[in-house]
Amino acid sequence: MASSIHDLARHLNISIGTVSRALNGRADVNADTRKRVLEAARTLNYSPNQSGRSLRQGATHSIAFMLQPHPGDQQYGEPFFIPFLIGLQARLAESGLDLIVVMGAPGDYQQERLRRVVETRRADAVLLAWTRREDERINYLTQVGFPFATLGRSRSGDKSYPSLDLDFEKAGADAVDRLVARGHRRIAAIRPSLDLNFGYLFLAGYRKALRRHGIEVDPELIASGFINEAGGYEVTPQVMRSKDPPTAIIFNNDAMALGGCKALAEMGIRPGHDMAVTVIVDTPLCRYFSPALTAFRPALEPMGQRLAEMLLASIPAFAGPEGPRIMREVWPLELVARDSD
Amino acid sequence: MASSIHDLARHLNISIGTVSRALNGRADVNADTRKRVLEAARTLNYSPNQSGRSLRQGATHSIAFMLQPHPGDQQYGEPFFIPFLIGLQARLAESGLDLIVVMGAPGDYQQERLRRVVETRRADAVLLAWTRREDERINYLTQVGFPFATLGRSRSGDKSYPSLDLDFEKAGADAVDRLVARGHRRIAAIRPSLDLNFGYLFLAGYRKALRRHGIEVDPELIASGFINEAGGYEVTPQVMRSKDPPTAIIFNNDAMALGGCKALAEMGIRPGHDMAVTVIVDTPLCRYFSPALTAFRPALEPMGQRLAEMLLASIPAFAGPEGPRIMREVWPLELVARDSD
DNA sequence: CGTTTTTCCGTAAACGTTTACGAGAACACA
DNA sequence: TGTGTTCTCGTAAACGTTTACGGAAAAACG
Repeated sequence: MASSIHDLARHLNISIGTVSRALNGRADVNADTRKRVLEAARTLNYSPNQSGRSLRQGATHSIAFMLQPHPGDQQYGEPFFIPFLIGLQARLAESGLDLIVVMGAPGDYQQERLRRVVETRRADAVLLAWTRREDERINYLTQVGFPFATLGRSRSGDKSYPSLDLDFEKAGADAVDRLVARGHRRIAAIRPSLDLNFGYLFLAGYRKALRRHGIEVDPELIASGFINEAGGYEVTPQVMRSKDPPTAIIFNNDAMALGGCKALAEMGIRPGHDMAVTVIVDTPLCRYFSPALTAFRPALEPMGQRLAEMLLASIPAFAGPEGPRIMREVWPLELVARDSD
Repeated sequence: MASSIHDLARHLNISIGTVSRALNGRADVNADTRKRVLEAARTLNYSPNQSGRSLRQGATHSIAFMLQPHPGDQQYGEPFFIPFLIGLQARLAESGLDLIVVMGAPGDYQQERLRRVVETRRADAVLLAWTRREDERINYLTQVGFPFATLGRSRSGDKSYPSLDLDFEKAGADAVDRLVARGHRRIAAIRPSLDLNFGYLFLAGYRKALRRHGIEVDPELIASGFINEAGGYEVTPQVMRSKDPPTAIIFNNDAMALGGCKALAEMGIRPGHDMAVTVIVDTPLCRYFSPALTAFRPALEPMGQRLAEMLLASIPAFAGPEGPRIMREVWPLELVARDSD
């Protein structure tokens, strides 16, 4: 059905070697022959078989993004990634790479899936998200020497692989600064219970800023729960039971914030009136919720493009001859003031 | 680095043919040898090279999902697909297939991308979404004989390929029925301006139900705009300028509904009080908007699984020996009554 | 014990590329 | 004319599988 390089060769009465060289722009082929080959390729509707070239070159021309839904998080966590994926894919396409999205069942932490991708050499590199403080996936990949990059960083701060992260620490501090400036002193923080690193970073910034303002960090105002709506709903009442309840809450996640607001509503507490609410990572849900939630917004699409570049540079077959590779970048989160604080 | 079938053969002192047969569960291999091979594969950490087997078998063991963002729709259209993708991927993984998500830039209708996937044989089949009434992609794929399935259907009602769609016609009618039962007679309909087929189906159901209730279809109450928030915002005032303005609006899309509600708010019209608002396809945004929007909800994850099955059956290399293949399914949308009507 | 069947395995080709190697022809230069 | 260089191309191996084919050994059967 589909035409191969042999068809081209037969049609032009030349050898397949020459055809391949002509197609790949090598120097040792006559300008006229090249023209004829290119033309024949067009008329015969030829495109190279990926499996063939992958096998020969040992490169699949694709990268795998491990998308890992959290339990009960089928609707909320992933939209975050869409603009990111758009940027990522755009940059990869420029270099002729495809994006394979490997998506597991929610709650499946897919160490196994990752192994499969690596061992069957389905992709030339993988991209990890939801990085944890101690991330077994990172250990595995470094150990077997498979190229990868991460969206987020692990605890170690290892610079042996490219990573791009958001400055959750600064966002946490900025959120506190803003609330303090607006007169709040009792500020709660609610973050995911998993050892997702952004939760730690956020909390570190929160603590630091509080101390800077001479406000003591009250453990009763810090709570963690599942990183979904149910988690926020369940854990928000905890901080409200403090002897001296908060007048402001910073949520580390939009879904948790929505659950938290539901819990507040049931207590007759109105965000934006009786309680200041801030969310660290903005999503469309923050914008459309009522009241619209003040949140910190990442530049997702540019991040996707940037990480694609960093990833490309880490694959031997595609790495350009550039100088030192940038291994870590931390991007800012921009405050979007709305009605909830 | 990675171990090949040759390594196994050498290690066990048998031929690669036997190793392959043992691994693939063929009958003509001694039970004992098979055990040894399997064990060696485990200890040597062997997994088959995908490029190799793809090349030999002429099957890539992956399917491509063409995700096609609409202009200005980077945040709203795609989350719709996430639960669908989870279901799709789960079923594909069962059969050992990977999911390749091919995502273009917003507004890029990617006929070209599709050709590339097909011609380089990157996938064994493709899955199309956002089907249009006259869909060039469908024509192309049928013409070249490449296996595919669609989420949605085109005008022709062609049964030569598997398709799974939602019953937008019934949902449109149900929405009208409900509004009429609640006393409305002036009901507007707002749908996308593109020739996306679900827009037509919705409108057909809307019209049919209106006539059934003896209500004349007023063209002034029907408008179409870009399938995003801006489109809804722009086009909603049109129907409000009618001599006899509507008391209810049915939006074909969540993003358009959100834009429409914004426009209504600026006119001092409150959904749920001064205007009944219904949305055909429910998303988390409908739920969290204030007032929460009454909407029709699809069973996305099961749909993903089902379409994976239909797709698998259409690939020669994976089709089981089952009987007649189901080529078209239309699934219901379930009403979720909330506060906006 | 001879013949047929079954069981098991090795051999080698094939999938579609890319590329190292070498060779013939043309050309330049003395 | 002889030697060296440059252009251009064909040959063949290699990537890692799967599988058709055939053959040797073992088993079954008379």
